Amino acid sequence: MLKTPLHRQERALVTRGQLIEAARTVFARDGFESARIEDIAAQAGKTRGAFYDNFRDKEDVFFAIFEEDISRDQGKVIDEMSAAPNLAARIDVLARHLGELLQDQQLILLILEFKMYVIRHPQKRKRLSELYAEMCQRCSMTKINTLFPEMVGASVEKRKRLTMEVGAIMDGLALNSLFSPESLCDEQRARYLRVAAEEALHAAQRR
Amino acid sequence: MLKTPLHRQERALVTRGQLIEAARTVFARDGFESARIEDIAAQAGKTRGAFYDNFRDKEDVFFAIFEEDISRDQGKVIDEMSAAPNLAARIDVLARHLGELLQDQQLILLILEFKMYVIRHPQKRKRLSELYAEMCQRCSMTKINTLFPEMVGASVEKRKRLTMEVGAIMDGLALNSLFSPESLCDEQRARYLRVAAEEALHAAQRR
Amino acid sequence: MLKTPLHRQERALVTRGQLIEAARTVFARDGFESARIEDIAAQAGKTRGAFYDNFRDKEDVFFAIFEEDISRDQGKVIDEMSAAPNLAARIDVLARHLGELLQDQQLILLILEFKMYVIRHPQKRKRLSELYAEMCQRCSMTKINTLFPEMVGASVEKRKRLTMEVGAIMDGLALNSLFSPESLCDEQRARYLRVAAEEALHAAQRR
Amino acid sequence: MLKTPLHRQERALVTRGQLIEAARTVFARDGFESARIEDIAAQAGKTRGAFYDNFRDKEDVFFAIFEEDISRDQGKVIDEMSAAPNLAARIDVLARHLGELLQDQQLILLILEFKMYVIRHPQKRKRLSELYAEMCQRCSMTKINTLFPEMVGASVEKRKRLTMEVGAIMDGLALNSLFSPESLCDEQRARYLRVAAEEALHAAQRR
DNA sequence: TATGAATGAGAGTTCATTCAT
DNA sequence: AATGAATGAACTCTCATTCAT
Repeated sequence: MLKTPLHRQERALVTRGQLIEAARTVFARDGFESARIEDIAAQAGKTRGAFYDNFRDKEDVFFAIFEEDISRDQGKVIDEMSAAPNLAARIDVLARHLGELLQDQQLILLILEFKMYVIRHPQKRKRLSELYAEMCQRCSMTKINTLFPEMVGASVEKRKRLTMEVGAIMDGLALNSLFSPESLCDEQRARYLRVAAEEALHAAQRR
Repeated sequence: MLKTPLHRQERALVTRGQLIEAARTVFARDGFESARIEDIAAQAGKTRGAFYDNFRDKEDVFFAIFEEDISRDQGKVIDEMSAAPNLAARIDVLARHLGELLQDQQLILLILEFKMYVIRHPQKRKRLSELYAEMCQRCSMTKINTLFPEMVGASVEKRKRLTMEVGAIMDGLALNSLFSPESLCDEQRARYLRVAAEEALHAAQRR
Repeated sequence: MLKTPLHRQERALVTRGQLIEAARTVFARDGFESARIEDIAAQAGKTRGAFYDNFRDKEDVFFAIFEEDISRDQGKVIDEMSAAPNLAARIDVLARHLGELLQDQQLILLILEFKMYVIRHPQKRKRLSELYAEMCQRCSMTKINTLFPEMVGASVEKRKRLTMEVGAIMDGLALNSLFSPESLCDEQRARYLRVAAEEALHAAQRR
Repeated sequence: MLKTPLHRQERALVTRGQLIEAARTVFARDGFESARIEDIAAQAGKTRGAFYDNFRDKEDVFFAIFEEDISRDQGKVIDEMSAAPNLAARIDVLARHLGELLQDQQLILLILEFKMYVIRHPQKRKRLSELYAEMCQRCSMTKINTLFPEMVGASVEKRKRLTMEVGAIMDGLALNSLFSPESLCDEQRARYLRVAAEEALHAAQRR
C-alpha cells in the first residue's frame, strides 16, 4: 500500500492536473453542455477511463477547475501591485490590472459559463456555495487590501461585495468584448472600469 | 373560397408564435444546449411534428426568438420616455429604465445565452450578423434618440457603440444579480448604471 | 390528436407486444443481467429507439413480461380440466398438467430469473408485490378451483399458499431437469409432483 | 532458506481463500453477472491485482467456490448423523438436516446461481462436468450411506440420482422460501421434505 | 505477491430528426 | 398542419483486464 507511493501519487496528480487543464480548454471552447468527455481526455492525451478514475462526472471536473483556480491564481498579480501614492493612482493600477485580466479569454468564458451554470442549478449551490464563497473571499482579501489600504479594516462582507460589483462590470465588458470586438475598444473599456472602480470604492466607504 | 387558406395561414402563424414563446421559456430555463425540442413543443401544447413544420432545427427557433424580439420589443418603453429637462434627468430616466429591464430575468438569460452562442460559433455570424446588426441598430436608433437629443445627429456607428457599451454594463450587472442576488442590491446597481451612462455619453460626445 | 387513432394505437401495441415477446426469448436465453437491449430490439425486428419508446428500461420490460403473462396465460389450461371423478384422479390430472408446464423451458427460466431478481431486489417489491400478488392469486383462483372442488370455499390466503407450495416443488424439479436432464426422468418427476400435490391438499384441508 | 518460500506459498493460499470467501458473499448478494471483481477484491481486503494473481477471470472464482465447497463441506453434518433405529426415524433425521441446510441462504443462492449458469452455458460443461459430477457423487456417497444403510450397496448412479432428486425439491423450497417467506412456513416445508425423501427412497429401492 | 493507474470495449440511454398517416 | 412511431447517431458511464512499478 505504501510501495513506490511517491511515484504513483505523483503521476496520478499529474494526470489529474492535465485533465483539469484540458477541461479548461474544452469547456471554454465548447461550453459545458457541448463539451465531450472524450475530447477532454484526448486533449490531455488520456482516455475516457483515466478521466473517470479522476472525476465522478463532467460536472465534477467543471467544479474542480474553479477549485484549483482559487489556489492557483493567488499571488500572480498581488506581487506586481505596489502601493501607489494616492487613490487616483491606485484606481489606475486596478483598472489596468482588470484590463489585463480581460485578455484571458479562456478564463472569461469559463467564469461566464460557471455563473450561468450556477444560476441554472440552484440545487447544486451546496458544493458551489463553498466554492464560490471562497472564490469571492480570497479575491477580495488579497487584491483589494493590497491596492486599497482604505479597505484594510473593512469587514469581509464589505470587501466581498466590492469584488462582486467590480467583477460584475468586468463580466459585462468581457462578454461584450468577445461578442462584438469592434464595438468596444480597449481604451473605452478601461474608462468604464475606472468609473466603476471609483463608484465601488465610494460605495464601500459610504456604507 | 378565400377563407380556408387564410385561416390556415393564420393558424400557422399562431402556432409559430406559440412555439417561439415556448422556446423563449425553455431556452431561458435550460440553456440552448440542454433545451429539448420536445420540451419546447410540449410547452407550446404541440408535438415535435409541429415544431419541425415551423423550424429547421433548434438553432432556427433560437434565432427566431431574437428576430421576433427586435420587432416586438420596440415601442414598449420608448413611449414612456419623455424628454426630460436636462442631461442629468435624462440619465436618471435611462438608469431607471435599465433597472427595469434587469427585472426581466428571462430576457437577460436569453441575451446572455445568445451572446455566448455567437461567441462560440463565429462561423454562423452570417445569419447572425444581420440579426445582431439589426438588433443593435434598432435599439440605438429609437431609445437613444428619444432620450438624448445630443445624439440625434450622431452617426449610426456612434449610436451603436453607445448602446453596446451600456448594454455591456447591464449584462454584467444582470448576470451577477442572478448569480449572487444578495451581493448586488438594486440601489447600488442603479448607481453603477448611472455612472456608466454618464461615461457613455461623455465618450459619445468626445468622439 | 384523434386522427387515425386506431391504426396508430394498433401498431404501437403490436410493436410493444413484439418487444415483450422478444424480451421473453432473450431473457430466457441470456438471463436478465446479460440480456442486451439491442438484442431484444433486434429480435423484435426493431431498433433500440423503439424499445425506449415502449419501456422505461430493461427492468420495465422484464416486469411487463409477467404482467402480460398474467392476463395471457389464463384459460389456456383451465378448459382442458374436467372434474375428474375423485381426488386421486384429480391429483393425477394436476400432476400431468404440471408435467406439461415443465416442458415450457422458456417459461421456467423466466420464472426462475424473476424470482431470483425479486429476492435480490427487495426494495422493488413495491411494483413487484402487486404484480406477484396478482400472479399468485389468479393462478390459485382458477386452476385450483377447477381441479379441486374441495377448495372452492377456501380463503384466498389458503389457495395462494397452496399454489405457492406446489409451485415451489415445480421450480425445483424444473430447474434440476434443465441442470441435469439425465438424472431426473419424466416419470420420476411426475411421482414427485403427485406426492407434493397430495401433501399440499392434505395441508390445505388440515388448516 | 526454506522459510520464505513456504511463507509465500502460505500467504498466497490465504489470499486465495479470502478471495473465494469474499466471492461467495458477493455472488450470493449480487448474482454472477452483477458481481464486480473490484467488490470481491475489496470484500477480501485486497485489490484487483491480487484477484488476477489468483484467478483467470470472474468465472474462474465462481467455479473455484464450488470446487472448494466440495472438499470443505464434507463431514460437517455426517458426524452428527447417527443410524436411527428405523426408516421413518432416519427420514426424519434427513428432513431435519435438509431443513437446516435451507437456513444457509448464501449457500442456497450460490447453488441456484450456479445451476442457472450451467444451464445457460452448456459449452462450459467441460470444466463443470467434472466439478458437478464430483459434487453429486460426494454428496450422495457419504450422507446417504450414513443415513440409509439400505443404500450401501446401491450403484453410484442410483445414489447420485437420489441426491439429485432430493436436491431438486430442496432447491424449489429454498428458492420460494426466499421469494415469498410469508407463504412457506418451516413446518410445511419440513413436511414436503419428508414426503419427498420418502418418495426418493421408495424410488431408489424400486429401481 | 500486490498495487492501482490506465485502457478500451461495450452497454444503457437520450434525443434530434424523419416519415407514413 | 399536425401527429407520434421509429430511427440511429452520439454520448455518458461502467468495468474487466493489463501492466509498469
